[in-house]
Amino acid sequence: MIQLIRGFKDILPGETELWRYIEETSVSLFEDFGFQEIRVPVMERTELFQRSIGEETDIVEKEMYTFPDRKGDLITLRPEATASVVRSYIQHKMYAKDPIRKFYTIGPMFRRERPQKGRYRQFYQINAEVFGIESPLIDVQLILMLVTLFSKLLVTDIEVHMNSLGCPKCRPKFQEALAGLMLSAKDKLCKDCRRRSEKNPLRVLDCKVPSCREAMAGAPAIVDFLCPECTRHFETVKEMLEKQNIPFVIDKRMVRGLDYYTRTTFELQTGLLGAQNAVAGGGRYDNLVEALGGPAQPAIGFAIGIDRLVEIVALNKEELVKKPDVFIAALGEESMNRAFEWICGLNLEGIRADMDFSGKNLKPLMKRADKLGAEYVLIVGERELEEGSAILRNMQTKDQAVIPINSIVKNIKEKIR
RNA sequence: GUGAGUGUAGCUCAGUUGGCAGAGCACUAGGUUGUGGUCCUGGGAGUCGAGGGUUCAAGUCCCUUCACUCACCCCA
Repeated sequence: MIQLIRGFKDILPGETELWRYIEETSVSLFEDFGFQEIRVPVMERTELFQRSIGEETDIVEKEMYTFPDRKGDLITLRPEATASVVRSYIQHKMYAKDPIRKFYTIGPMFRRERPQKGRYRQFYQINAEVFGIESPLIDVQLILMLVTLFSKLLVTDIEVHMNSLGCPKCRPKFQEALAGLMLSAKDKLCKDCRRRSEKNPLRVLDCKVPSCREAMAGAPAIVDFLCPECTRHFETVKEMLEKQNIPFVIDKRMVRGLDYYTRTTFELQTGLLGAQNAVAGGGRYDNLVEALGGPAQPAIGFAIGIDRLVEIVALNKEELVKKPDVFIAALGEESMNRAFEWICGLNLEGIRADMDFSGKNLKPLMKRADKLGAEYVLIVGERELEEGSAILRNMQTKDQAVIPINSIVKNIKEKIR
């Protein structure tokens, strides 16, 4: 038997209903907030991700599906969506007509990690990205949109974590202070952190090895090194979040795994998913558009992990599988032929009608109707055909009514709606 | 990449010191010849993850390998 690739999965009937419910709820909310859909490819030139996410990140270093195509060009299955959206914004010179753009996009991402609860090699994200707005108010609006979505989906066990990573102006001073501390505590750091301390010092703050946490316990927080502009930006974000009654916690240690983030970063965390507690995350990336060859335009965005969100929503969501309105239990060949015409007519009228095609007796037909969860069963056999009537049974109340066979589609439609 | 646990029927799982491959649910047929959910009786269903080894004999012991799960790591 050929099995699917490790870390990949089929999303089966019975599950897809919930996926679509979440996607449709998101899309409709995002459009209320003025976002438009954009669709970008699942593959890009490898260079795009190296330059945006950062060479020293785990994603680029060891998680990307990168391979040469038949001509030898290095291409990568996207590990995230933002880089492509930015590329598209630049490539189509969207900033020329209107630099202010709000996009959302839904699709699969690929990272070759060891699979775990809430972590797959192909996973799905809903992204929202805003270009051209520097105001902290847009940060707040984005978080408000995210929190609203979660509350619409009845997800309550969620915490908003906030941090600010500053800008190229304030970051050097912070890194200097950090470097001093790391130098003096060098022998306490794990080997990963020793490497990180040189290449990507911010990541050391995020290490979970106890000895590193201890060594870095007195580490300066980047929020204490912010330049006046970044401070004002972050203060406004916090004030406005409070005004909007959005509870949040400041997480000075939160460093995102992608290098392009600046200023505001945030993460939605839950305790319901085991070790993978981040259901959504995002932040500003004010320098990325320019870094990828576009004009200097500020930007901010977030990504929601749909797989993880599905798991949480499934915990308290009732069945979404659609059940037949009516099941026709037809006995004998002639009845089945008539029944077939009827279900086709009913389907065209928007009624969920079904039947059995194998010529079973009434009892197994009733069993099948019950299994499908049909609200009504229409019983028709030779006897009924002769009398020009059929029996419509309400499966819950067990009431049975005799209805005439001519214009039965119309009759059923009236009865059950 | 590292560690731990688990692979037996469609599903959930038993399987003793190595000795005929099992149960419940589901499916199916009947009890009730035209009425579902409960009950009773029968039936079908398996490469015991795969490959190799030890043995008269392996689901059981040994080796290899694959997959799944969880954790580390990282992130959504």
